[in-house]
Amino acid sequence: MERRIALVDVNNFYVSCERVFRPDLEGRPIVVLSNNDGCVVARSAEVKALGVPMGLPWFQMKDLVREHQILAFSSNYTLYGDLSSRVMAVLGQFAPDQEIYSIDESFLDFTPQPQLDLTATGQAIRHRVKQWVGVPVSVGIGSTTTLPKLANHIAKKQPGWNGVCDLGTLTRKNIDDLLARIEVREVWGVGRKTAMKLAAQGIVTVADLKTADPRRIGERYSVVMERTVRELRGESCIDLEEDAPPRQQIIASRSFGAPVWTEAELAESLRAYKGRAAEKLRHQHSVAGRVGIWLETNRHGLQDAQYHPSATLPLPAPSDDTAKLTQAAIAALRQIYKDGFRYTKAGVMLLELGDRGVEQGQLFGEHLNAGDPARTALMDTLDRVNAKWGKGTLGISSAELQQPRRWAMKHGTMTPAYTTRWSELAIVSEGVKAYKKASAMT
DNA sequence: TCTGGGGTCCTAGGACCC
DNA sequence: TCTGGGGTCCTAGGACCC
Repeated sequence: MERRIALVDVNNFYVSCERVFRPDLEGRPIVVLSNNDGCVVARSAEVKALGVPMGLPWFQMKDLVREHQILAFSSNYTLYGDLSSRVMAVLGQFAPDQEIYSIDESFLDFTPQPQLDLTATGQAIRHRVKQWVGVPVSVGIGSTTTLPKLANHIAKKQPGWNGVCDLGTLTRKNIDDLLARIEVREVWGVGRKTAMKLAAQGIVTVADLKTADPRRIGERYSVVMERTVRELRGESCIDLEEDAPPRQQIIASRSFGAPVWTEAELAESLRAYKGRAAEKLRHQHSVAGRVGIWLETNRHGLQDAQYHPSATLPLPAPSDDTAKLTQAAIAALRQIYKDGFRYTKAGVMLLELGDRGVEQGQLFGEHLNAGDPARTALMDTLDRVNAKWGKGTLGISSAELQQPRRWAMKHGTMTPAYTTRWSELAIVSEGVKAYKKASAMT
């Protein structure tokens, strides 16, 4: 039976989230910035029209900002995460099977409902998400996992589709004509490097790639690319995953707000990052067998002496205890830290993740903290407090409370946690005030 | 100076995604 | 002066073994 897969995604997701509580921003050029207000991670249509590329460093667009009165917002992941779950919940009402693919994208599987008019359903989805959550979405439909991504692209970029494109309603020739007008770079799995290699081979449009020999492509590129070509031809190779498998690794890293020189400050940042990573670990009920850390100097400033060390250490026994994980991270830092470098970023990794409760017992030495109810209760309290009062409220080590935290992240223009804190709930009459304040910040 | 072949496992790095 | 963060998968190459 022919599959019928829809891909729904939110247009300019972070920008659209900011607009939900600031309708005065509709039609104005706005961007959302990465952590540390470093570079552009989301652009409104007005900003895209100005030719601002994704990832442009914020300081490089100051002239453009002045000239076009572009408004900028620090990223507010609490808000985006909350609106994302609301969108996903609404989408889940429309189809029996759903794969949440990213913070702003979801696949819906309509294969079990072959009679359903999917163009009409797509419009119903758009209407309901806009009305219930307040953000605009686009819908693409096709017979494999790769095709709805392209259909979605068509729905967004080519006029006349009104935000919904179902390839299932088109003739083969129709589809091929559409694909001949899309650059191969738009295909899921074709990145910058592969696109360049393909271009050298004369494969420029999606239609070119579709007509290439999958086996040859597989030999020259990879098995992944071969599957992609087959999917373009309508042969289903990539399944949807309804139950997200637990993560195989957990990372927490940050660029520093200001460069850091000392081991003590690096250790302090690693403690904070490890606390966050361990929280994620406990959230998915896993334990880690190995801990890794890395340091970075400024890769962009080549006048700086460069040093990018990393180290990983095994734990005596798999654990989810912040204190034990942190201890290993600090030991790893001791191994690689060198004096005299201007460090700009650090990160921690949790590796060799396993299910809590099924790991091998240790014959000698330490047992897992899961056997220690007091320890487990402490970790649980830690997670609850931080969930309620904000990240970093409660930590394992007093070192986290040292001041000033020069390494701490910059976020100059963050909007309130409108939906997750009573104290920051939007107040209608305050809208004008907020508007003026944000305008002044550019 | 000459210097096998095949298999497995692990790691680092690349490419990609959002 | 100021350039994000968190993931996955695949491949090549080295170490090691027989």
